[in-house]
Amino acid sequence: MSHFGRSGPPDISDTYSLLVLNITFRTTADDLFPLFDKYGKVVDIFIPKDRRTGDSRGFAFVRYKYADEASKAVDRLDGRMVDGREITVQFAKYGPNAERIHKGRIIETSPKPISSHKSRSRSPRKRHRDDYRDRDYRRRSRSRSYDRYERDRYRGRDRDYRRRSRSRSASPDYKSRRRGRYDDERHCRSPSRSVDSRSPARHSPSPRRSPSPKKSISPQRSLSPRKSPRDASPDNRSRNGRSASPRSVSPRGRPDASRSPSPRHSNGDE
DNA sequence: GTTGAGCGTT
Repeated sequence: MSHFGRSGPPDISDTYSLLVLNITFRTTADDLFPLFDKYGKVVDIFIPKDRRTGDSRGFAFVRYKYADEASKAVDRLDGRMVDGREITVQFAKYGPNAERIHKGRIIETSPKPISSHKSRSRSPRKRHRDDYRDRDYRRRSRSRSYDRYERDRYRGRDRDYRRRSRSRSASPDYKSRRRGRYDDERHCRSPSRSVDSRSPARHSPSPRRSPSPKKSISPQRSLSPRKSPRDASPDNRSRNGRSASPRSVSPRGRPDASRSPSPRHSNGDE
């Protein structure tokens, strides 16, 4: 359909990339081309697609030949209704042409012309982005959905990387967070755990791995809840007279503490 | 059939 991106990234040396957000998931490059081409010379349009589903991710990159045209497109197309949705057009920041960007501040991709008109395009967008407190809930909501299948295939590394990048800009403590994430990942990939998980998988059932220590108590009351009262605590019943659950009933004592340290005893006995 | 923060490919 779209002749864009048929041979990968063309010549980005003299192009200015615009990031188009909030586009519909069915909007294609061909749909954006006429729109953006009206305001300048569009050399390429790229819409990142999902690796798994191959569907659009909801944003696109439009490359202009000249910065002034790009800025004009930003000013004119930002907030434009496309396919029933208001798109967001802004200069790309983390793209392959980041070499032109200096610490988040665009050098060449952001000439003076837009400096004056930029306010207009940024105002509406900012209001929708920063003022929305539901962002957290929305983000998490989607995160869960993504994790669902990402964990099955990609471990969600790609998404994490991008999310962290954004956080880094706002928070210099990214180091702390990054370390935490790293630690978490490492912990998850712990060899001991991996081996442990795999070992019992084909070697023997897993129900024995974790409940090992608890097993002492579990089988005892689970296997023979009736046998215990009359076999293990005849004295208790005698003392209470008519206790329905001698082991469970403890008015003042601490049966839990007493039973805890002596699970092996019962087990060994049995 | 769905979703809605965000920054990209041969």
